[in-house]
Amino acid sequence: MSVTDFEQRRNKILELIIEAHIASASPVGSEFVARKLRSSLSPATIRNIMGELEGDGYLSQPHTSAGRVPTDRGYRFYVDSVMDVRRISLDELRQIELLIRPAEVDLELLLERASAALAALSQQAGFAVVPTVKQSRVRQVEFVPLGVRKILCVLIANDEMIASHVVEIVEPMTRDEAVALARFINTELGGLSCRELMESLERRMLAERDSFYHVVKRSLDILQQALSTEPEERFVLEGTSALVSQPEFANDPRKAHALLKGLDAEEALLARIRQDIAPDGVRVRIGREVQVAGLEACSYLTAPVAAGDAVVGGIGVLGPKRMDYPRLRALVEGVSRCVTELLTRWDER
Amino acid sequence: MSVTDFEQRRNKILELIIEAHIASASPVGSEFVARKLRSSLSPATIRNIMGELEGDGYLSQPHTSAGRVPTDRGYRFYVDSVMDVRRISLDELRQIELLIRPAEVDLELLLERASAALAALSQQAGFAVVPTVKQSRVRQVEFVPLGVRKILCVLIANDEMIASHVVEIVEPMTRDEAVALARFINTELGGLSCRELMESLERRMLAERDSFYHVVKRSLDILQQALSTEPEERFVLEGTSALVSQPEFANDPRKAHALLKGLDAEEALLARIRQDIAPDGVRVRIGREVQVAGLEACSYLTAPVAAGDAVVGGIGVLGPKRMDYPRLRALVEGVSRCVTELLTRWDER
DNA sequence: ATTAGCACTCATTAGATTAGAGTGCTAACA
DNA sequence: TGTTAGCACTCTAATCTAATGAGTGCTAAT
Repeated sequence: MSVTDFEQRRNKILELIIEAHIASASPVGSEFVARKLRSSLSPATIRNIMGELEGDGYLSQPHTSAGRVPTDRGYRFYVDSVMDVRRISLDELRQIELLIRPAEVDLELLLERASAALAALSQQAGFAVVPTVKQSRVRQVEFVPLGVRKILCVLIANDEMIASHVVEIVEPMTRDEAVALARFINTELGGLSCRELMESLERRMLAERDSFYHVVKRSLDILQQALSTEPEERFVLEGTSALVSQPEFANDPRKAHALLKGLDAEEALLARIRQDIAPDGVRVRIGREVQVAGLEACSYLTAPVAAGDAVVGGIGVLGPKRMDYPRLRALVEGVSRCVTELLTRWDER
Repeated sequence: MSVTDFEQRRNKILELIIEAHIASASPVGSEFVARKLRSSLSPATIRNIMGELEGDGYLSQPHTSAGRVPTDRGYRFYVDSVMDVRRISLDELRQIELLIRPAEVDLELLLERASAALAALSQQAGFAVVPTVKQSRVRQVEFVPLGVRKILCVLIANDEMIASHVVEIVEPMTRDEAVALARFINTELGGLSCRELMESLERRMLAERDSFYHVVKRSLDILQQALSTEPEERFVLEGTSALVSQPEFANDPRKAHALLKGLDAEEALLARIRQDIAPDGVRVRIGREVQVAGLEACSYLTAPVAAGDAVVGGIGVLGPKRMDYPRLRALVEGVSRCVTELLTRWDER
């Protein structure tokens, strides 16, 4: 037998063990693997191989007389090298479109629905990172006077992403002045993000003299106030109850409690997930890799959501380490593609 | 001893038992009550009274050799007739204002913060029922053209409640037309709620002839589209993890699971809570009174949130039946007053 | 009306026993 | 040299038993 033959056999056994553990939530023994292998190898041989796999850190034993359980490293190897990459079924894709489609008028709603769909189809938690105007290119700015000293500042990034905030102004402003001011800002936009726009205005303000200085300053003041309450991005997390109901948590109150604490601190999770949202497709974080206190027993998958070429946000699934990686990978990838397609098509109009 | 003396004694004992149970989460025995009563009565006498209380349905025994636990009826009697009504402490009030104040520019954000504050201070779940423009009086309508066939419809109920939706229109519209149309709708508003406005427009549409018919129809179409994706109201629920960590759930996976299922169906809970939001202050629903599947082991308190005289929404706390009613009653009442004051003051400007 | 005394109930806990799942090792075998 | 049957060993999980003790309800005395 050649070296690669041995390796293949090892991997096959690792795969079987991991998949059996994912299905059963309990340790897997040599006998079970032998049966699955249709007796091409005896339990004793399999025990030897399982011993090796444990030695190399892919498996571990909860206790002497138990079967084996995958380690984080085992899962990682499985995800990277062993499991087969599937595509989402057309049937599921259709279901997703049905859930998501009606919400395509509003990006936030769309991603909320997407995360709800992920939660529903995965029976675990679904999440989405939703961009806001604050970090996007603004296409149009409008001012609507509400009274003498109040105007509504409407920031339009694109048709699905709009923010409006009431701004109090010191000097009264007529309707015409408001229109003129908005027109000025609109000429300044030129494909800049909010942040860049503000910086550009600040520079101009320092450079300009006389009466025009006031126009720029006024614009800047209003924008600053309007954006002050707008968050950088929103994080949506749904279906956490399904997560807590998974056997690893339901059977162990302490683990459940740790999980809930971890989920409560959404910022920490968001910060971690943000690092994984990249144009290169689905990413997987397993167990300790998650690096969020309380979520050591969990894994998550993320995928980017793009409009055209620009990644604008992300979606994903959070579950126990013992999750169905092939299925969920396909699911997350499918939802990501589906949403991206919707956004891109919308963008092109 | 007169009849009322006996009654007072009974109530005192019921009070002691309920408060002890709230504090300890376990059944309360006669000995404990006797000690609390500073030996003015012997445990045997107390047992007799406890027997009466059980006979009348205020207490029950988990099993023969356990102490007593309050029934729903017991809690109800306690809440209605026994417990003393406190006021929130100035210290807590200050804390709440600190948490809520920065969000007063936006009603939704304000109530979100309020529910978060309730969750934090109660160590249980806090919730809020947030009104939207759809069920409110609209003060001003504005149309912002986004392109030839798209306009942004901005509905302003008041400075804290604004909704904007992109609407696709069949016939192109110039900027001037948009302004004129908005002006027309604004003259029609006159203190009507969205729903009433639509109905009034529909009536006018049927009555009008000729060119003006189109103006009305067009307005109606746009408003209908704009409002189609707007929900009637929003429901915010925070701090559910603290709720699941309460001993009654943490020690019993089945109960925890039922609770999580119940919380997942937010609509059912919202529908129930809506019935309790009335101008007459704090209301309490206990155990089975909640009438939401899965939440039989919970109670909630609600209080209205008003702007001036009009109730616009509500806030409250959801926890185990075994909750500190006097404290939470004061808390919910305090937050309700605090928010209502903010809104009213804002409204008066 | 109150209470001391007491028998009784029953959940909880600890300890002991057992069953069995799964292992690692050894020695035999292909 | 890789594979495998056999077997002793380990440790969990389940089941049982007994002891503990918290709390009750009843009775009879005050």
